[in-house]
Amino acid sequence: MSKVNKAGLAEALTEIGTLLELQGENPFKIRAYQGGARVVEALGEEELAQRIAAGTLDEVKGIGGALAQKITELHRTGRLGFLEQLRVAVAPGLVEMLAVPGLGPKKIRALHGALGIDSLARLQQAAEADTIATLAGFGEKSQGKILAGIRHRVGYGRRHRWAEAARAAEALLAGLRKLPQVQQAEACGSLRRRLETVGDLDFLVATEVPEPVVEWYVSQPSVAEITARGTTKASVRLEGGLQADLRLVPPAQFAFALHHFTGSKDHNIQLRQRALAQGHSLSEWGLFPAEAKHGPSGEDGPEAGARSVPAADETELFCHLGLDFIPPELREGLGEIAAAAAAAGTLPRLVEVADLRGAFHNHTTASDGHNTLEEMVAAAGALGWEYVGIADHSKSSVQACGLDELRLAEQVEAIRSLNASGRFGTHVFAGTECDILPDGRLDFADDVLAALDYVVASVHSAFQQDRETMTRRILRAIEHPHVTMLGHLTGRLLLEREGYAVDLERIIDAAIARGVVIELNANPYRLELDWRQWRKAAEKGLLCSINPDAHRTEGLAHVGYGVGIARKGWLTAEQVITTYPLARVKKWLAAR
DNA sequence: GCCGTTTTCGGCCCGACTGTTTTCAGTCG
Repeated sequence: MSKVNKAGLAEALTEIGTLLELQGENPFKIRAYQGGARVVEALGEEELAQRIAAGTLDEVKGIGGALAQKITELHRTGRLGFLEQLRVAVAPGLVEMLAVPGLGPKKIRALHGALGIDSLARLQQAAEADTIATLAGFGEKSQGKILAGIRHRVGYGRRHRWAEAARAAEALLAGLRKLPQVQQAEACGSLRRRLETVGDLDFLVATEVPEPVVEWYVSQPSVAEITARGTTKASVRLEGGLQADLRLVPPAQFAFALHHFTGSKDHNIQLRQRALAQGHSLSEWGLFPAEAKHGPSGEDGPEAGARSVPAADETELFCHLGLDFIPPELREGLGEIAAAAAAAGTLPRLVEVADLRGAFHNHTTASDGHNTLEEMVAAAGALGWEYVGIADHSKSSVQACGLDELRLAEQVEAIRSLNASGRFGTHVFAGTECDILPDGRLDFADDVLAALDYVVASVHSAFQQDRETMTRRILRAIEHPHVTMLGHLTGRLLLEREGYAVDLERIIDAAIARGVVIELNANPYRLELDWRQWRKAAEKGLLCSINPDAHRTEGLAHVGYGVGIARKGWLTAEQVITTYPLARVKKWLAAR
């Protein structure tokens, strides 16, 4: 049993990178640590442990001898001397100063060196006392920005759940598209990549006349503050703290800029390296012969006369580099470029909302839902679903008005007669979201569960159990003959609550062995199992059920959020049982 | 610190904006 898990190792490498930055170290060394952290995160917990044990960690691209040694030391002993020395050498207040917009490692070092500022509190005092403006390289404006940054840092630093960011983006994007000067407009960044949380919004516009577009953008009522404004870029802070950048490019550049600002950073770096290897330089400006970058003028950037290879859209851009189109959700620098190489041709056809035929795990007024059985079924029919599963809470979830055996039997009876009545074209499956009790037993006896079409087993209590106890608890539920799938596996609530400690790999392997499905809970607060787990798990044979965990009719459409995460997890329709037609799902359930 | 059909040294993705400078450094994405 290791002392520090994968997340802890990655965190330590990131911290080293940050501390080295504040020490003014070589930027490439810093990048090596940051890159190493991402590589560690992308490895499986099991593979990581095996490589550490076997001493083959340095065979992984991005991890060399120095990082391998440090990872190994931390993993084996729970401590890392190098990091501990760095923590002593760098005042802890400097790290939190990085969160102030406009302050980076260099300026923080200058403030520390010249004025002895080593905390946010001292920084604020110095700014209020007007001493920062006197420092070389600083002025009135930077001092004012620092003060504003400290005051707003709580709201500024926050990330936002994808669904909320998407709502904020929708209105601005629709407005941009209506402007007569705008030929194309898209939201890029982590929103387009469907990351579960979004730090800021990035809009891209194709236009020949940027000025009026910028003018419209910065004067929107939702804009609280304008932080930058030029002819190719404007940055604003929206009410609520979300930063929203707008970039404006000529139409011919749109595809390149769209790709660039969609990212991720890792993906872009890798794609540029591929371009360079093919003799091209790729940027948001276009794709140029590599030598055109430094012409006789000696100026950086593409020469005025240099012509980019044209690309009408991203598909053409990828094609120039010998690649199939890579969906934005996959652009995380986790092997998508190799898979898209024409020779490989191994990019999956990702699942789409239109593939979905139904969903399990939905609630009604019988437990803590807000709509009746009939209303939920009608809403499912309106979405075009062939079937919908009802899985209300079980009796131990008293706080959620869980059903006891009697009420469950009544609900099953109601569902059977609803199906028989032919009132709805949507078939209803009778299930339960059955509590996994603290000792791993289920909340209902076998004969009760046997009368249902399916069982979602979920943890709703004793979250504080240690990792081993929690893992055994869920493993015991998986062994239960009537369990069809596991609900919200770690119980996380995005930006609110970490998931409970659990050995995901053991659970995934056991689920595969027993033919138990794991839910992709599409509730915008949950979005788990996390997308980083799905690709490997599905390759090993795990099946997914995209479930909205709907508590009202509108909640059924949350499956769209789940599809975004499933796509990030490289899932195809075949790996998602809720894409199966009704007949196939019935057969599949009966065979279990 | 990492890496290698430009290989074991000398590179490392690339550009815009701001504020401060008077040609650029720092920050950000």
